[in-house]
Amino acid sequence: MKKDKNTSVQAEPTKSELEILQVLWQHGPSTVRFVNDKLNEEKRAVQYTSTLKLMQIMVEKQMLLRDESSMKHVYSAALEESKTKGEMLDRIVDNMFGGSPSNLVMQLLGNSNPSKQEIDAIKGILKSLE
Amino acid sequence: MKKDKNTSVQAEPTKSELEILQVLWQHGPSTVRFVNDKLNEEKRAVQYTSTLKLMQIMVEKQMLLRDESSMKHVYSAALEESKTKGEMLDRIVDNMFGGSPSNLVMQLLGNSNPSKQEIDAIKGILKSLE
DNA sequence: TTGTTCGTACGAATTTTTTCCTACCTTTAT
DNA sequence: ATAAAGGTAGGAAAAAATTCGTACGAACAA
Repeated sequence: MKKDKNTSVQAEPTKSELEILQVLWQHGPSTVRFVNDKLNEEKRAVQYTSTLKLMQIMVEKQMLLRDESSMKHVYSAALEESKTKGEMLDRIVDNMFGGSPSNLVMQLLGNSNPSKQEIDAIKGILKSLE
Repeated sequence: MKKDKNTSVQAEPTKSELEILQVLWQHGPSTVRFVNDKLNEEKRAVQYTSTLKLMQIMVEKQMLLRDESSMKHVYSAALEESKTKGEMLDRIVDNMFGGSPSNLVMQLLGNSNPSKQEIDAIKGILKSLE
């Protein structure tokens, strides 16, 4: 039996899909050409049609929206950056840190030793939560 | 041209590999039977030989160590939990949060609203870093 | 007009990850 | 002794993710 791919449920973006999302979040709605150039500049060599194909698939998955009104289709991320990243972090917390965000933070701060600025920035975040 | 798989470089664990690592970190050196049972209890249905195969592959990748002295081989994680998770978090910070740990923390705390206890725990971590 | 460039669509190949069947050996219970 | 249960090894299939070739239409420059 075939698996029902989708019906509007947000699947975890794959690594490559995430790269594309990052470009769109950072630069806003873009053409395939633009995204592909950015990937090649910032990430790795990849053919235009590969990027095109993946972005088309992402439209099918409703991960991206596509404006077809002009010949050069314009793509944009269907979900906002913070929502997607928040969900990804939640999964990570659940899967790797026993559901406890502070465990993640402990690992994060214990491992890489963060600069004074980083520490102060985090303190600021905490203050704003009180 | 074939890609050179490995030569001792630690590759990113896949999702399934991570599940196995978690069991080994949590329970210490274990047999395939034990790991497979835990996966079925805590995660999802999976055949014994599937788990076996994956753990064998992980030995090849040097992700796991195997004690073959008794018939029931005993497997253990080759890297400690904190090291592996630290590396994974570093990658996440680089790929998704522009290299800034505090950006991750901001996303983490802004999104899920953490309990007072969580917040205090994190404050404690920060204090210990001063 | 004509050819070069740039776009999309589509099929398919490739690579990576995951799953499991089959064979066969050892241990254990009857 | 023999069957049943439980172990490893290995090949292969299946599924998921990634890559790209080819076809073909539209835009544009010569």
